[in-house]
This record gives sequence, C-alpha cells and structure tokens, in this order.
Amino acid sequence: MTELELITKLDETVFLKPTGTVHITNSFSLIERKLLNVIVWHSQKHRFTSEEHSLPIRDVFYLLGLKESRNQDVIKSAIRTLLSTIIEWNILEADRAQEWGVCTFISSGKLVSGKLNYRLNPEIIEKINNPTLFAKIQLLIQSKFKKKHTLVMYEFFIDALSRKRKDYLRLVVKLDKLHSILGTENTPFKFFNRDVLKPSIREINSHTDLDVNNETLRLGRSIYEIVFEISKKKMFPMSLDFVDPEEGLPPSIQGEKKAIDILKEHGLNLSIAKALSKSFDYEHIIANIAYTELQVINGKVKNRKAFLVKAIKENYSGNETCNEESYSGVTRSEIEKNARPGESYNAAAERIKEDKKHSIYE
DNA sequence: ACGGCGATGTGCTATGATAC
DNA sequence: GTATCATAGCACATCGCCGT
Repeated sequence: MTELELITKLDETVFLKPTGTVHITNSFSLIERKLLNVIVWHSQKHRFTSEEHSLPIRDVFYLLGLKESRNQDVIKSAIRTLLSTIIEWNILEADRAQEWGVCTFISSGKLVSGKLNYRLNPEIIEKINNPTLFAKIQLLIQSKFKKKHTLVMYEFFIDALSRKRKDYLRLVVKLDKLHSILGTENTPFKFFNRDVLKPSIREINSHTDLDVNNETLRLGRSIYEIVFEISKKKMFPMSLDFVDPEEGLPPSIQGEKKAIDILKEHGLNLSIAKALSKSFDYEHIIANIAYTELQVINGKVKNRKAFLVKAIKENYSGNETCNEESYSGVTRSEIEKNARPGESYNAAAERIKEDKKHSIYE
C-alpha cells in the first residue's frame, strides 16, 4: 500500500473534504533529480512544447556535474526511472468536480548518436500551468529533505490542513497510526522520537511553509498519542522556478559545490563553507565575497573571514530596500531560518538580535 | 526519557581501467 | 566513441552507550 492510500485511509471521519494531492511513487536519487531538473530546464527554453527535444549527451554529463564520466549507464537508468515513475494527482476543481489521474514525466527517452532525445509528457505540460500542483511536484522532486520520513509527514500535514481548510490545526494522532503511516511499526519510541519524529519536524520547519510543534500524550507510562500543532508560515517564498531560464546553466545543479569551493579558497573551513552553501545560493555568496573584498581594500575590515561569514549571513551586498523588514542587521531570511517553533516573527527577530550580540566569529 | 556521540552495516555514486 | 567492471568514498539508517 502506498503512503498516500494510507494517509487517505487514515481517518475518514475526521477528513471530510477531499482535496488536491500529488504523489510520486519512487523517491528519486540525486542523479535522477538532477536529470529531471536538466530536462525541465531544457524544455523550459523551448516553452514546454510537446515535440521531441534533443540535447548533446556531453552537455547532459556536464549539467549533471559529471565532467569526467563517460558512463552512459547512469543516464540510461535515470531515464528509466523517470519513465517508470508515476505521478498521481487528485484535485478538487473549482466547480467541485474531482479529477484524478496518473502520468509520467517524460513519454520517451532515447540516446541517439551522442544526443539525448526526449519527449515531455503532454499531461505534465498541462499540470505545469497549475501553480499549486506544480509547486508541490517541485517540492517532491527538489525537496531538500534528507530523511525519507519527512516527506511522508509533510504530505500528511498538508493534507490534514487543506481538508480542514484552515491555516492552523491541532492534530491528534495515535502513535500506532503514525507508525503505520511511516512504516516504523517496530521502532521503540525512544529511537522513533530521536531518529524519525524530531529530525523530520526539524526539516519541515526549516524547509517548508509549515510550522510544526509536537507534544506527547501518555496512557499510563507509555506514549499513546502525539499532538501536532501545525500552522502555515506567513512569509515563505515558494519558488516555482526549477531553474533560472535567463542563465546559461541551471545554478541549482552546480551552485552548491561551486560555492563550497570558492568559500574554501577564501579561507573558510569546510564545515562553515558547507553550511553557508546550503543556506544561501551561489549568486548571493559571490556577491558578498565581492563586497567583502571591496571593504578589505577600503581598509574597513579587521577580520576578513569573520566579516565574510557575517556579510553572507546578513547579505551586506544586498540592496537594503529589499529588506525593509530587517531588524537592525537581522535579515528576514535569518529570522525565518532561526525562529523557534511557535515563536512570533517579532519575538524571533528580537531574540536573534540579542543572540548575535553575543556570538563570536573566529 | 532526552539528546549527543559514535560504531556498524548497507546501498549509492564517481571514477578509472579495460576491452570492444 | 561506447560498454562493462571494480573499487574507494560517501551518505544514510539503525542502534548502543552515557551523562543529564
């Protein structure tokens, strides 16, 4: 049984109204995500027409970040996965009619004389015009979730929220139901809580438009039910772009690696470089490196590395008017990233401001 | 029960060597 | 240029230990 079916089955008395859901069968590997990214980016340049498109395999390798590799097997098996991956959706139309359907991303893929020929599925082209659906597909594909359970839980929360048509929900779930949704029946609560529940909620809070808190209810000594308090973040930029069509290369594909390299070149240690590259995009980092260099030349910087880290975190190079809501040096993105569950925007801003006063950059 | 640390096992990925 | 194989390295899941 798929997770979706389980979720739908979960508690039909509680969830009265059906609503839009999207489900993708497989979980993609990194290469498959990248290849899909490449394909969407490429067909975006051709305005998503349903004709067969072709791009050189050499370029595909490059875009996948495999400069040295000649192993077409990687591409072949990724195409195979894309073709065999079924997207399933269930939408409530404006006129309350329900639409259900399944399709695949691409309808064909070929490797012919050094070129990759593919045909985008016409159904998907239609769906791309439906923003909410597309956003969800994008999230499913691109999601930065590291834990496999996070996605299942996110789907579950989103589903519960939209069924209730609310932005805030207090959801009580019996522990064994939660186990059956997540497929963790035999995990003792001790490990379940530490390795599944908490990390997943942490990921949902930091990567999605949801804020989730949880507490436990006991029956006797053992945990019986979990209470989730779910609310929608007010400000969450849900980008619909897979990649920037203006750019020659999809930045998302190589940006993080490039950013790490360049940060290392500027003397930051690997862990800081990794953390920054994860949180900020390549352009943002480059812009702030440039800004830092400028300030160094102007003699305004005592500690170059510390300044650089701070510049990136607070986007010194950014145009100030973009951050109207910044609280004296605390940017919006920073607040969203570091806000504690349940904390209001203003409270978080004040707290982070205080924290920063005491934090020391090496 | 919590949460940090680390050991272990497993599966995946990148890459080079080799042969066709 | 293409296909196959081997392998080192990495990421992740699981779970034990331990101080709190």
